[in-house]
Amino acid sequence: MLTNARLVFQSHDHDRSLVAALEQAVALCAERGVRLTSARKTVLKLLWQSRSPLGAYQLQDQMSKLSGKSIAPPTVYRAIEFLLEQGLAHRIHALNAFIGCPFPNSPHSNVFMICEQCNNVAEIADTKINQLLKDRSDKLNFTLRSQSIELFGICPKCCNGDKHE
Amino acid sequence: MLTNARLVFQSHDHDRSLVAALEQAVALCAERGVRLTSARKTVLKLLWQSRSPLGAYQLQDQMSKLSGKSIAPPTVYRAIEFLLEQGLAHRIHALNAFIGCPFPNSPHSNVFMICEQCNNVAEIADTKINQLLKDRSDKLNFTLRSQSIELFGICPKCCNGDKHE
DNA sequence: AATATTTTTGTTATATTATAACATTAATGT
DNA sequence: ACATTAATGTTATAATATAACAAAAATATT
Repeated sequence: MLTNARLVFQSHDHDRSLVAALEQAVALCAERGVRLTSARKTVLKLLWQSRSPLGAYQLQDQMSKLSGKSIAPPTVYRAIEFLLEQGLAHRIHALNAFIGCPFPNSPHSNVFMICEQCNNVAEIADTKINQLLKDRSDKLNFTLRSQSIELFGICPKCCNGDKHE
Repeated sequence: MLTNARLVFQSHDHDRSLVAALEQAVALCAERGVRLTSARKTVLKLLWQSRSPLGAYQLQDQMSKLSGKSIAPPTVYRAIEFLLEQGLAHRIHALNAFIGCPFPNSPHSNVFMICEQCNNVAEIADTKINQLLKDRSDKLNFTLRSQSIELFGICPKCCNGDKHE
């Protein structure tokens, strides 16, 4: 199981992950011959800086502040669209919000654990989950193409008050 | 595994399922001491009549036509809210749309198989999927409270052109 | 049955999320 | 340098969802 849960749900060196994520994104885009333009990079950076998913209009606000001029929604949505296409970000459907992908180059399953208290989101890439869902789909002759798995609950950090560990 | 997939992804006596579903809803609401009012019942009926999920404004249109007067969004959203609370309907987040629940009184997992071609949606209630997700959550000290699992693909009915079975 | 209370619905307005359409600018290829 | 493609800017608007308060209906209480 590949996950960033321990990272997300604990305090960690966020700036370092950010830098690493951006470097990886730059490399990936170069490899693929697609352009990680300034607007796209900014959105990715903002998504990474935030531990919790950001909505398009939150991104818009932050971009406007950063650039000093007002940014219109299409600009934001286009950047998001690009990042989603490249697997650099994910959409959390239940929140209408977006988050940077922690492992953009490994094939994975879009399983998200969303803390209802702090709104932090961790991602899991788990072969077993994928297999099971594939198995169930096969059994019903359903040709699985993509999936969105969103788990809601309380993360270990927010549980600390109740639990001893 | 409990599912309505074979039903949904095949032609079947839809009116009969509808009647049965409504009877069950009436019984459940009576049991729980909550009121399945006319507006709520209409929305449930419309959701059941449609094999594919309906958006709030589609429901609004149909309700307006049925009643002969114009229905405002809050009326629709309130009815939906009630049905969701009672587990009589589900929200498909990826589509911003709603669908009647085929087994409202059994505890289940909100796993949906959504055909990208005909838009029909089947639901699966599968212990193994639940257990696996619970297991993964436990392993990461994430207290799972609810989940939304949306699988996209092509249903057996729409595959018929390609496949022989 | 009459009144009070709670629940539901109606109504208006508006917030939030997302996209269409077309003009402009920037990057890339020839 | 020019043509072509890709990306961004700009304006308007579509689609989804909720807030706030008034009216009506259902239920409980006397």
